[in-house]
Amino acid sequence: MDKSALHDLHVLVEHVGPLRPGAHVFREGDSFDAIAAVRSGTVKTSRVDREGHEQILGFHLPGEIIGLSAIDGERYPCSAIALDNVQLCRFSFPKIAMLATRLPGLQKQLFRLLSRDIGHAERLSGDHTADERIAAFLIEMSRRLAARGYSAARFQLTMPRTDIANYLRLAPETVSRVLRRFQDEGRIRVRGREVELLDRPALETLAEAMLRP
Amino acid sequence: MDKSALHDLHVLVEHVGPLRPGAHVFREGDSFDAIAAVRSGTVKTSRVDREGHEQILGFHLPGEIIGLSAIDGERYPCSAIALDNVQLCRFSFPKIAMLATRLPGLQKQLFRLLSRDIGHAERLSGDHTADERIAAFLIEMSRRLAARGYSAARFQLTMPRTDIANYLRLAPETVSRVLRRFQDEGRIRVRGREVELLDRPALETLAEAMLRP
DNA sequence: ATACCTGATTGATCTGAGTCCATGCGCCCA
DNA sequence: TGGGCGCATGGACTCAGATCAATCAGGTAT
Repeated sequence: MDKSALHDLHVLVEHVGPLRPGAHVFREGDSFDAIAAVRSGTVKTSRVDREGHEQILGFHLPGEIIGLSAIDGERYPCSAIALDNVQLCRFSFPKIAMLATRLPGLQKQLFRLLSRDIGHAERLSGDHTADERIAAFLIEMSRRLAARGYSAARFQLTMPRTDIANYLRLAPETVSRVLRRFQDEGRIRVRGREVELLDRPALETLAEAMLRP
Repeated sequence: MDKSALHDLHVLVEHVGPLRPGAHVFREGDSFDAIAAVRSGTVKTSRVDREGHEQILGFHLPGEIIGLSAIDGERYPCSAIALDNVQLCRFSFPKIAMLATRLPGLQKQLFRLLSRDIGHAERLSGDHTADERIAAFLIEMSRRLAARGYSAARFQLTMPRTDIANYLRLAPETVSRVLRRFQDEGRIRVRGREVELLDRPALETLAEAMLRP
């Protein structure tokens, strides 16, 4: 992107935070006006169904964009909640869309981000075993963290087990048991929220069924 | 949209078809160059996993757009296959994206379509009972058909039971059994591929959990 | 220190839906 | 007009994962 483009983008950015764990970035039903890029920390997006059960849709690491699924419709279809200390950049959507008409590169990037999220959402919809889901979760976290410069083999899960379970559509007990078994089988090492991947190839193989697209 | 916009759009449209049942609109892995709007008939999109099992991602009725999930990446992540006689309009994506920089209304529409697909893909990912899934499927078909001017209460399923089952991540037998029970309970009437919704409110209630967003 | 609370783990039991198999029903084509 | 093939239905059994019910950390306030 050229100089003036970066300048334009810089002008419409609004820095937000730091947010405390549990703080809302936006709430389900809020009127939609902006997307946001995570700068530091982790954000979860979730919806509350009719019976009051939370449904976690995703976890968002630094560098990732939240709020895209709200473009269609006046309101955010989900809430975004900080899992730890979070800082982010807020972009007015009307403004960034307008800018995108002048910057084909930016438009293309937005299309790609949206398209990528479709593929991502489709992943969880397959019918996969608990082992596959958890292996895929670990591998995906590892890849995304590695892409941000963190260690791919050893990292910290910033969310509680219940959130992982909810996100993967499993019972917390199942997550616990599978992680335990993976450890007994020498594939990983877990200590609370700290995870180390010991047999990446084995995990990749399991995860393949889910992650492939 | 203004006159010249429509003209520009008209120029880059390419009419395709009629396609026979089973014919491919595009194949998983084909290099991505165009999106398409269904003009008549039904198209299913599906992926084949490592073990060779088909995974159906969606059914697309007249007026709906296919190929959006391919924007991110060089290739289509799924195949699109005609279920009956299908006609469609093909739009070169580079061209329509370029046009969108000149037509903010078109850009906005594309953003909305992409965003909507994210929400749609998220639906199937929830953990729902077979009853909820099938009720949601029937209600959603009814709504989409009604939006195209067809009857909301009585319609033809254009896909075999196996495809419905695959799409909903259920066994074909389960689909069969649930449809049978819904009929016994007086909620629907089924004769082969013909369906009539008799107790819409009951189905809506069941479907709510899935469809709500 | 000690009590307490929240989240994680573990074990025992239950169940919805998958699997396997047999049968039924159209529908097409020879 | 009858045989065959794909799709649909129904019954019996099985199993992965949910649910129920105790513990078990590991922090935090007292």
